[in-house]
Amino acid sequence: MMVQNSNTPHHLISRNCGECPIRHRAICSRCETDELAILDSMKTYRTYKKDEMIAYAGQEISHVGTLVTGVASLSQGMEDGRRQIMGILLPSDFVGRPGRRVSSYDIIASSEVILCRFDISSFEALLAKSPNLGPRLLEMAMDELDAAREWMLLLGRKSAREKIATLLCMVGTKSKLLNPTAQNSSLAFELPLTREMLADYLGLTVETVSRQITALKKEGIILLQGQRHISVPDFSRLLDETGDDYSGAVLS
Amino acid sequence: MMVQNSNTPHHLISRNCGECPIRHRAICSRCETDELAILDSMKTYRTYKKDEMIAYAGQEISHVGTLVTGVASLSQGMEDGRRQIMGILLPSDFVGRPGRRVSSYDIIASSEVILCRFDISSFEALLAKSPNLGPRLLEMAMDELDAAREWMLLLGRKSAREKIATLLCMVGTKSKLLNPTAQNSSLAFELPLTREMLADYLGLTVETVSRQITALKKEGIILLQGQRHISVPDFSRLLDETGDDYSGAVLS
DNA sequence: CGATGTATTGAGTCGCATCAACCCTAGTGG
DNA sequence: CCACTAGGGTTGATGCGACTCAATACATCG
Repeated sequence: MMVQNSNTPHHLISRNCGECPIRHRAICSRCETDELAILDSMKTYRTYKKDEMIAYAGQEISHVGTLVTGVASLSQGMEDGRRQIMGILLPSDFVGRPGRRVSSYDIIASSEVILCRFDISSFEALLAKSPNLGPRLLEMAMDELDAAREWMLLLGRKSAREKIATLLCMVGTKSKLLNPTAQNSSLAFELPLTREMLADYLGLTVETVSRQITALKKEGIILLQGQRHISVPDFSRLLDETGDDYSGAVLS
Repeated sequence: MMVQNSNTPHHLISRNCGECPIRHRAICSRCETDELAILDSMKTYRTYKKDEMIAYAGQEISHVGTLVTGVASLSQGMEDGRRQIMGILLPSDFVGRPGRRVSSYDIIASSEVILCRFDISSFEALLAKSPNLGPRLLEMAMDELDAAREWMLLLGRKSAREKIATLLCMVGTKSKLLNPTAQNSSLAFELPLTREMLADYLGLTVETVSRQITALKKEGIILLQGQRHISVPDFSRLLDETGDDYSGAVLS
């Protein structure tokens, strides 16, 4: 109810949900026009600068929402400085957990980030009534759960080299899905993470990350230009280094 | 519709949902009597022997359901034998993922297990209509997601000793919640896992697990009688070994 | 009582962390 | 315009923690 969106203060972005670039992948992907109008009236955009904290582990949060642009990370730290990244948030990913007011982890903007936010109480109320929001949220949560568990295998059982290779495969595959530049079996992409983030994501140190990457380079499995742009001449060689069993791989 | 439960073949258990021991914690915890009747008519019980496979990674599954008694593990293996346990399933935990017909991991009964099963298509259909099932499933999925992410910190960043201490704290705390034998700050419990399972859960080898446990024993932080029963004279000393920051601990 | 699986203990090795130096690039201010 | 600085990245030397391999104890069961 209440589509009183005519005059909301929008210092940053004024965007109609119908024109939203991530409309079809986010939490709202299954909402019809009427529900979309409600969401539209509830949402506020907020921008976070690079390295700004979006949420602190153990602290109250007032909003949930969808990441529209940029990259953020979920992580948790120990007092002595050790840190583990539990997940990377990309555009269309959902931030926050309905039903819990306290964030379980630190959420940090890795780049400038725009969040499409909803007051948590209002969102919970809508969630209880909407037939489209809940199922989509469940689906997204289960996808994240699968991803988290796959990462547990990597963290617990893979060697440093396998960890790096696995990450490069994942990022490469995803980038190929987005920009299908039809070159066969080879591909190239940007790695939008610092060595420190890589290390915290993979459960390694920056030094080890650096060494493994140069090792892969020396063996010709990957090529670097600059230190972020990576190209892979033969993807199957990289796959061989992941330790995974890709007998029935699902790739074009 | 269709409460034709009068004469179903039930070789193993014939139980009314209303008398189910895990009724209030499982997926069905919020269902009213009418929905419960539907579930009742859909369910079939099945028993799995210790070490029997409940599902294989990458294989089709025909049912989802709730674990009623026993313990099972979610795990994934690599060809060379390395294995990582991603989760432990206890009574009331949900098995399987609506919306996906292929299991992402191996599910193995660690003890004799009784599963309350639903045909996956029927369950999905009910899920789409029921107002109580979806939200509960979402809640349980998000709890699992939190648990998985907490475990990622352990796997990626903790030392062997910290891993062992953390696990003992978790099991101890949980057992104290179930059997509140009001002895102060000390507690005792059974560890229902072999050293191999501990190792696969913690991302270690059996030898390392064994060494760390004996080390904790020699230092008097834990006491063993037999090799499964563990008692902890001073819980805070064990907590100190976890590496976690329990400044604001939530314990009696 | 052997037999088989589970747990402990020891010796040796290796992978990754640690500590430390150095390189490279980008940004800043004189 | 260039020297200075700071942060990210690479490389090297060394040490330690966990893995590996192997032997031995313990437990459970037929």
